[in-house]
This record gives sequence, C-alpha cells and structure tokens, in this order.
Amino acid sequence: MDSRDKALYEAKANVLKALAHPTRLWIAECLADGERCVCEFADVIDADFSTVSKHLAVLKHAGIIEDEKRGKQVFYRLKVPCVLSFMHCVEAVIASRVAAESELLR
Amino acid sequence: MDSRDKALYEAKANVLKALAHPTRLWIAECLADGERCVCEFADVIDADFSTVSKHLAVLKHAGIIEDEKRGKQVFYRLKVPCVLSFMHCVEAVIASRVAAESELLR
DNA sequence: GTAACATTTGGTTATTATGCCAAATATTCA
DNA sequence: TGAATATTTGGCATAATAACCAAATGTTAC
Repeated sequence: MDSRDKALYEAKANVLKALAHPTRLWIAECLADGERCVCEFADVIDADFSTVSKHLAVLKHAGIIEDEKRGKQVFYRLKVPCVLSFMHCVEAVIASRVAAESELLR
Repeated sequence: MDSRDKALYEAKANVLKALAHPTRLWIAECLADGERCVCEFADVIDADFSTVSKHLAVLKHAGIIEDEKRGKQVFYRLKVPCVLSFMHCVEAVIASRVAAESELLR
C-alpha cells in the first residue's frame, strides 16, 4: 500500500467517522427529509446548543452537509444525499447480530 | 426521541464506527474479494500483529465479519457484504470536497 | 511432552473525541 | 445605539481509541 492509497483510506474513514456518532447520524437522517434550521435540532436532541453546533461542524467539515445563513437562522442540508443509501444495510448488520444472539438464547 | 430510538441510533453508529478506521476499512474492502487469512493482512498492514488482531476483533464484534479457525490459521470473511455497497458514495463525498477546494484555488 | 508457529489478550501510554460552560459573533428589531 | 435572538467558538475535564510490547493460548509436528 503506497502513501496515496493510505491517504485515500484515511479520507474515506474520515467520512465514515463523521457519520459514526448517534447524534450526527440522526441529524443526517433528519436532513434526508429536507433542510432544517439548527433551532429545530436543539429541541429534539437532548444536549447543549454548542454540542449540536459542533456535531454540525463535524458533518460540514467532512463534506456531508452544507449550511446557509438566512436572517438570524442557519439552515443545513445534505450535500451528498447518497451517504444514507446504505443505512438499510447497516440495519441488516444489526438484524443479523440480533438474530445470532437470539439463536444463542434458544 | 424515545430510548428505543436512541438505542437504535447508537447501534447504527457503532457499525459505522467499526468501519471508520483506515486499516479496518482496508480490511473490509479486502475481504470483499473473498476470505483471507490473518497472516495475509500482516504483510500488507504496517503494524504489529496484535494491532491487526484487535482491528479484526472490532469488525467481528460489530457483526461485519466472521472468522473460522482452520489448523493454525484463522480465516476471516465478510458476513454482511453490503456494508461496502456505499463506498462509491463515500468517494463521491471526497470528490465533491476536492472539487470545492480546487474551486477555491482557481 | 516439547518446540515452533499463528493469533489473541493484557497492560500501558499517547492521542483524539465528547460534552458542558462561558464568552464571542452576527443579525434583527425597537 | 442597545436589547434580544440564534449560533458558533474557546477552554477544560473526562472518556474512548489506538498502538506498541510482552505474555498467554491454541494447534501442529517431531
């Protein structure tokens, strides 16, 4: 593996890392339905505003979402919607794990 | 968001987290071509055997890969191959980021 | 049984991520 | 201008990860 490959795997892993947090994943899925104002998140997410803001920054820095300021509010939307296309597969992983566990308990 | 939803987002994030490391992502993509012996990884990955082993354990624990011992060797294979189906999208995220950056430099 | 081999596990340390608080910034409206 | 609102930033404490080394485990061959 040369250094170019290495850099590519690091870049890909970083995109995944941005999504690999419950709150950020929720945000991303939420944005799949359309853009949202930051204020709309804070109500649902049980965390400080600053925490939510930092999660948004991580997703933005990864290139997954983009923001637009309109008046006092900031709206976010998915920049690359396909990032969620594989979630049904992630759910399949979980389902397979659950199935294996219940098999053990049988 | 109730506690059941919360648990689901945590579970999904954990699957992503398992993939969100350059070495583990490389391993997963490598296994997409078919099963591999641990010994085959160690040659390519520039890291201690124990490090590789721990990465494999993370992927296994997440339910993404499974192992089988045959003789002295242990073989791993993808348990849920679709986990890599979205990698072209992750690459799209990177491409979009690169495009934006080169736009800035224009 | 002992040696050799393949892999995993335990322990330690360094790095990174997370979440809260307080303070800063930007925007609107009076 | 000054108050009110919306969001971000900086700082700090704590928790989670990652990598290495050494030691343990399991397997085959002598």
